[in-house]
Amino acid sequence: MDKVSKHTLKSNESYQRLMDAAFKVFGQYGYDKTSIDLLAKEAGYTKGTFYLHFKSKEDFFLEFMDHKLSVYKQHFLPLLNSNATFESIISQGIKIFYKLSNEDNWIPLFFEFCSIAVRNESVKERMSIYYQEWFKIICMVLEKGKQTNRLSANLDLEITSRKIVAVLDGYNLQNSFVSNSYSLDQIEQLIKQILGLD
Amino acid sequence: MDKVSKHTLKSNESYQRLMDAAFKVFGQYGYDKTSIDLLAKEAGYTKGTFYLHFKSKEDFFLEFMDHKLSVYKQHFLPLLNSNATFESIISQGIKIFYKLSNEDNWIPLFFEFCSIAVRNESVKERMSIYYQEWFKIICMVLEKGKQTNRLSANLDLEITSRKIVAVLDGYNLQNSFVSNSYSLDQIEQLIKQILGLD
Amino acid sequence: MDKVSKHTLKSNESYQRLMDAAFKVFGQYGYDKTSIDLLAKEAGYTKGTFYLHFKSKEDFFLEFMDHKLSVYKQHFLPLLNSNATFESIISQGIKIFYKLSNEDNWIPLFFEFCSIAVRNESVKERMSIYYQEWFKIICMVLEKGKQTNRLSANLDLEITSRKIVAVLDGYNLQNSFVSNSYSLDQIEQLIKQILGLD
Amino acid sequence: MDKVSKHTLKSNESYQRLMDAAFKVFGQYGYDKTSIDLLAKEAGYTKGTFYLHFKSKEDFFLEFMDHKLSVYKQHFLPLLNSNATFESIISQGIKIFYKLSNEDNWIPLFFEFCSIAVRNESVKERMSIYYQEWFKIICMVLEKGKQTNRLSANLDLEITSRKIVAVLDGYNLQNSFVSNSYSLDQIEQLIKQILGLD
DNA sequence: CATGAATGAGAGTTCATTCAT
DNA sequence: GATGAATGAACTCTCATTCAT
Repeated sequence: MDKVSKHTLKSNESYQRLMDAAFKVFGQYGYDKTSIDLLAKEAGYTKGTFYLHFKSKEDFFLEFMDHKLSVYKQHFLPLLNSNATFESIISQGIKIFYKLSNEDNWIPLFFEFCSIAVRNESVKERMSIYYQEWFKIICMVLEKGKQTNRLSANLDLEITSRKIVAVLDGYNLQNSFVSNSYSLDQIEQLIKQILGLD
Repeated sequence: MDKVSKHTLKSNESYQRLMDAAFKVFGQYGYDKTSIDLLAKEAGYTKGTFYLHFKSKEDFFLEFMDHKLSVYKQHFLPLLNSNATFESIISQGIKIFYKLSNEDNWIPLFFEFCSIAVRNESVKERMSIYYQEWFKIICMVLEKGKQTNRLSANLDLEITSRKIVAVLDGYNLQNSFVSNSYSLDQIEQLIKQILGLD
Repeated sequence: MDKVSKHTLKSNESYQRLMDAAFKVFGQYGYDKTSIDLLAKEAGYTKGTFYLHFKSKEDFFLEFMDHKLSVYKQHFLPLLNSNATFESIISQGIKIFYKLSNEDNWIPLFFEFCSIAVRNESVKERMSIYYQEWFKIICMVLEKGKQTNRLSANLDLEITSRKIVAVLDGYNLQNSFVSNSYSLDQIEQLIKQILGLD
Repeated sequence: MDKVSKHTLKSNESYQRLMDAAFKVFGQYGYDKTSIDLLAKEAGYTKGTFYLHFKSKEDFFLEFMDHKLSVYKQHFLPLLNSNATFESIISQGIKIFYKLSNEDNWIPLFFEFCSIAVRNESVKERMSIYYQEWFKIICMVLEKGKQTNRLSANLDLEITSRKIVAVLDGYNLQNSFVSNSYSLDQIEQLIKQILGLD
């Protein structure tokens, strides 16, 4: 049983504590400037323990990234089974996105993911898969809109979902550098315009 | 050709070649993974030459970033004096953006800027200034649209410019990971929708 | 033998070996010309081990200097409890000083301490403290001379101790450059003259 | 005509300016921590000029040391032809010594000389010669004391001169670290005691 | 005479990784 | 499972020295 498979269970405490520590330190200092020493100490262990569980720093980062993006995605799954009106589901989704985005360390971490993904083919693929899943969830939500006649039957959901993601990502990026760049309302207004709900 | 100018010429050349090399190596490997050794070698010099011109790696990066963002911005300035129709100015702008974005190394470099800016207050400020200038240029273009009655007089140009930037950045980000994520036409269509030109 | 003690033993050994190596290499090459690489190699380790124990070269030097001066001082402490005659205690003290001074590397090392102390306020303070302790020990010895009526009750011990230290340091310095500059007898004679024992 | 011989004349301005700068920067930062860049700049030149005149940093330092020690010595030569009383010549000499010792940078520089001399045979020889000259001057002064019956005819002048130098050097060293360690009066008193003038 | 662009060896320091305990 | 001593490669940065101008 190799190291990696041990963690496919994702059950033991050290795994969780290292993941939590990673969120903090990778977010705060970035991948390169975070030493294993610091990461382990933050988790309450020492360097040695880290290598007991993970093959290398890179290996760990990839696993951490998968974990993080997967957890991120899960926050939106309840929307798929919601009984609320279409408009309120949309609002709800934007609110969740807004809240997650403003969580400490998330945006810096996301840039870190981007920075690394853009230079590493295999990481890029993971990001691509993540985006595809993202589009899919939005498509499923939008489908509800069509079914309830809130959206035009002609709307290309695939394209529309990509537009929505672009807008959300774009606002997020902008907000990282320009303070008070946007409000929840503005995002909501723009997305509704895109959906033809205005 | 006197002594001074020969020395100055040489100095200017090494400065410029280091800047050019930076675009390549920072884009390719990222800030942390790029060593001064590599950067200098890429420019055809040795480490020592680098430190003849710049105080430190960080110092250099900031200067390089300023330089790069300033050059980037300049590509859009001709739009301000264009005599073309409003719609074609918009198309033209998007085309320029699209072309620059697809230049090798630009997107990775931009993520690098983001990654560093988000953790460094002084870099963040530079990014903020850059974004402000960006908004301003777009506002000036949109103003033309108002003057020629192509845009509604009620349109809040400040907010609209931010929306446009968000959309462009967002599509750029998406396109870095999802291949064939969008076409020029799609961006143009979305921006025209935002402007109420559809 | 439990885990902790084995680790601790190893750690103590490398610490001690680095200190010992420092006596040799700092004495031989001086502070600036001694590289951490050389120091570590002399101790039988590599650079990394050095940084396991010490924060920086400067930090290490200060710790080493404290250590060395403290050990130096300890050689004289037995004099304080000696039952020998006052004159023989004085002779004994000078002999110890002479022996320590002729130990390989000590004088060069002492100049190194001086060189650095004179330019660094915090090192200077340590040197000052060291001299004060030095004066004190001599005062305590001289006090015995007063109690046994070998020294005049009028003698200012504080000032006299400083004179003795000056003479010893001065001869040491001279002896570093002028071969056969002085003999033990000459120092002893001068100090006895200062004490009014002649 | 080689580089060195140019300067045997010791006439040109650059020579003097570099010597003056050296006194300041070597005194302030020490040999190793003083860069040629800084030295030249302090003298009002650039690196290149330095190498126009001197073969290497070490070469320059030795020449500077010779120069400095020679100038130092010259301050005492007037004593040899003085018509004052023996006691006042002694006082005068100590005063000159005291004044020179308290000149900014001199003591640190002297330690630098010691530090380097003790590790370099040829520099050591220069120091030895300097000390010999030093002893000689003092001997010549003391001879006057004998001729005027102020000193015992039995006094071994050679040994006495060495004692005096030891006392002066020793007090100087002490004074570098222990503030208010000694006064002119104390030195004078001790030296007079050594001479049997008390 | 004087400059300063360029070099390259070498410095102090960090850190991912290994492994005996 | 957990530790921490040890390594060595790689990094940023400095500086004595050279030489074309």
